[in-house]
This record gives sequence, C-alpha cells and structure tokens, in this order.
Amino acid sequence: MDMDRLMQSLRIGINEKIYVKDPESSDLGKRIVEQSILMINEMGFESFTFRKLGNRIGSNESSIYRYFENKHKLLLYLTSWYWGWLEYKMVFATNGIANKVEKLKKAVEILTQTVEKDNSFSHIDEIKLNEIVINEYSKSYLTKEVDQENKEGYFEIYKRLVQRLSEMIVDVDGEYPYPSSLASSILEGSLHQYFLKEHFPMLTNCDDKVTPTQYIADLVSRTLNTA
Amino acid sequence: MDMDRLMQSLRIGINEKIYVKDPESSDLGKRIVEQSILMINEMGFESFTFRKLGNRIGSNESSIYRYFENKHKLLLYLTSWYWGWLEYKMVFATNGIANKVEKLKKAVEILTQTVEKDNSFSHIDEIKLNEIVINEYSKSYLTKEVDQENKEGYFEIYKRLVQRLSEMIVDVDGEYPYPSSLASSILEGSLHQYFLKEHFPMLTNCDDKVTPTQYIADLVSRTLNTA
DNA sequence: TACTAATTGATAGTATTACTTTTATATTTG
DNA sequence: CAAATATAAAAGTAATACTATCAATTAGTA
Repeated sequence: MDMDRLMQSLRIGINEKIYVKDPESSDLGKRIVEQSILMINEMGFESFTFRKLGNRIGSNESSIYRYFENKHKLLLYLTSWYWGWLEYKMVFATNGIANKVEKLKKAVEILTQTVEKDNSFSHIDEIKLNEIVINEYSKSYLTKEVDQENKEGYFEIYKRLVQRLSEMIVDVDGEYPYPSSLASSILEGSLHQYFLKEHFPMLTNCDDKVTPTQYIADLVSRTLNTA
Repeated sequence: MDMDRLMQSLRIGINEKIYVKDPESSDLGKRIVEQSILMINEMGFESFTFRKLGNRIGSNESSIYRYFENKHKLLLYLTSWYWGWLEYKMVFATNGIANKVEKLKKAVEILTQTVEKDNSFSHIDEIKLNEIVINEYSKSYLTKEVDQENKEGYFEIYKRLVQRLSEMIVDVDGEYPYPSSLASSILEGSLHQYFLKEHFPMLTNCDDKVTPTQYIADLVSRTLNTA
C-alpha cells in the first residue's frame, strides 16, 4: 500500500541524548538495532549483553558502546522508536476521519492491535519489537533514574502519544473527568492484556478469539458518553 | 481496632519453594525481610544486593543466601506477602456486605487505596512495601522464567486475588464479558496510576486531590451494568 | 551439665557483567 | 594522497552474583 512507501521516507525523530552516535547513520548502527531486537526477543533483556551482541554481529563490544552508552539506553531507543512508529500509524489512520467517535475508535484499534508485518523499515522487525515492548517496556521507566531521564526528554514520544489519545477522548466526551488516565490505561492495559494472554490466561478473557483490542474498545465505549 | 489483633495472629501462607529457609522462623530472617524492604525502597531493586543488605544488618552475605536463593526470589517473597496481606484485608472488609454492588465497591477501594500505617506485622513496613510493589512488581514476572515459575506456583496469591475480584464483578454484572480482564486491569491499572502520579503527572488525572481509587471506582461503575 | 546438631559468620574464590582504555587497522572524505 | 574518522582487538578494572570451606556461636536434648 501507499502508506508503506510514505513511511519509508519518514524518519522517527528520537531524542539525540539517547544515543552516542545515531545508529541510523551507518551500517554497523543498523545491524546493532536489527540484531539487538532479535536477541532481546530471544533471551530477554536481562540476559542480553553488548558482548553477546558483538559476537553475533561479528563486531566488537567496544564498537557498540560507541553507539549506545549501555543497554538501558538501547532499550529506550528501541521503545522510543516503537512508540514513534505507532504514533505515525495512528496519525495517518485517523487523519481523515471527521466523526470524533469513529476517530477515537480507529486510534484505539491501531494502538492496541497486534502488530502485523511491516516492511517499511527494512532492518526493524516490528512484530518482534512489539513483543519486546510488551515484555520489557516497563523496565525502561521503573528505575530510580526515571525523573532525571524524563527531564532529559527520553520519554517524550510516549508522552506525546498518550496526550494525543487523551485529546481524542476529550473530543468525544468533554465531561469525562479522567481523559489522561484513561489514555495511559489504554496503552499500558493493552500491553498487559497481551502479556496475560500469553502467560496467565486465567487472569484475562483475551484469547485466540477475543483480542485485547476488543476488550479495550468495549471498555472505552462503556466509559465515555458519546452524546 | 480489632482486625489489627486478628491479623497479628494470621500468617500469610507463601509458597515454600520461594524461600530456602522460612524468614519468619528466625530473628535473622525477619531482619532480612524488614531491612530489604527499606533498602529496595531507598536504592531501587537493581542497585540492591545481598552484600549491601548483609552490611546493613550486620550479617554476612552467605547467611542471607541461606534464606533466599537470590534477590529475585526475595522480591517474589515480598510481593507475595503484600498481595496476601491485601487479600486478607479485602476479605475481612467485604465479608459482611450483602449488597453485591457495595461489596465490589468496597473491594476496589481496599485494593486500590493508598496503604496506611499498619502495625499488625511489626517487622514489615506496609507503606514502603506498597511503594516497592508500585515500582518493582512488574519486574517479578516480566522475565523469561515466568512460565516455569508460574507452574511452580510462585504467583498463586496474586492470581487468587484477581480471581476473587473477578467473581465479585460477575456477581454484579453477569453479562459483562471481560470480568477477569477488568479485575487484572483494576490491580495493575491502579499501581500504574500511582506511578504516573509520582513521575509523569501529565499522563494521569490523579493528583493530591483525585486518587487512583476514584478513577478506578468510576471506571468500574461506568463499565458494569448494576441492573 | 555436656554433647550434638544447627545456625551464623568470616574469608576466599569463580565466572560473568559492564564497562574503559589503548593501540592497531581499515575506511571514508576533502 | 593525506587526514580524519570508524571499527576491531585485546587487555584491564570494579562490581555482581554467587559457591565453598571452615570456624565460631547458639540451641536443643540426653
């Protein structure tokens, strides 16, 4: 489709303080990003190390440190990229919709649905990156350094996304008193339901047939008065 | 009050596989639990080590290993204790309530409100433990070992709590299609709102005046049909 | 009280992690 | 072609997450 080509020329603007050297600026950088996604997905964030990544991409540990200070920053980079990518998808998908209710519905759908194959960014596997976000995103902000890192703007993209969603909620129901809380719950809650579906099926009603998207969409429609 | 004394004699039954030696069985064990709560709260889970804890309690690293295999297991112990404690509080508080809607309302209140001083268990600071749960609980299950550990029953208490809540939701609105998802969202969502309130105030409507409990209670009442 | 068992403490040791530093070798660019 | 820049290789450091050994206490019991 056409959006694919459009997105190929788009670059996701990530806070420059997150990396030492822009990984998009070289072949090695791209391999670091590409393979780190695969490795974190395979072995989990705690087992993943720059040494292992170096071995895998036939490069040296010290070379990777020239792109990212540490693996925490790399995780911030990957998740920022993911939220930026989702933001684009959401903005494009909802752009032409005049009806506020339909617009919000579409946004919720884009933000909570399973990620499908997307070849726009050749070296990034969005499906696996989505899995990383489900399993590891919380670890990027549940730290003692969160306030400092927030001040430095490391979570800008995510915050902007929540705010956009919050605005759409206000547009639908200006009387609803908790638009920001609902917006953050939609994103976080969706990730959580995907996790539960996989590991704690008894704690969710989502399964092969019922998606987290359906649960969240239903929750939103029950919660807001679409007068 | 009377519940305080009742709870003093109650022991929270934690899966024996979580510890090597029951920390409730000795003075050292209790100091490990007591001081680990304070330390994890102060420095965060990643910076916390058994060596540091040993120094603080004037004991040896190797002695701590006789109680817990590693700090991950200690976190599982602390969070299991917390959920077990909350479960008791919820069961007691809702026990006499005949009206299903009121009962659920009370349960949500207990499960999502800020923890207050509780002297029932002398060596455990429930307020700080609640803060640990807000900041670290996700890390206890967002691991590659989650399925194995779940099989071994390490998350039993939390699962039971979600199920109890889910049953109350069914009692209120038997037609609602996502009782388990809603129950898990109440617990997880509440923790998340507390976190946002502290670190990302723009992403929540909760603040000094509006509590996560109010947001969640409102969400539940809008979602369920209390016919 | 005296013996035994269990608990705790002290010390040291290992493998791994998370880096940093230095120096050499490619590769790119002006 | 020279100069700058990027990458690779190797080694080193401090901390972590344990494990093992053995000595010193303490507790339980005959």
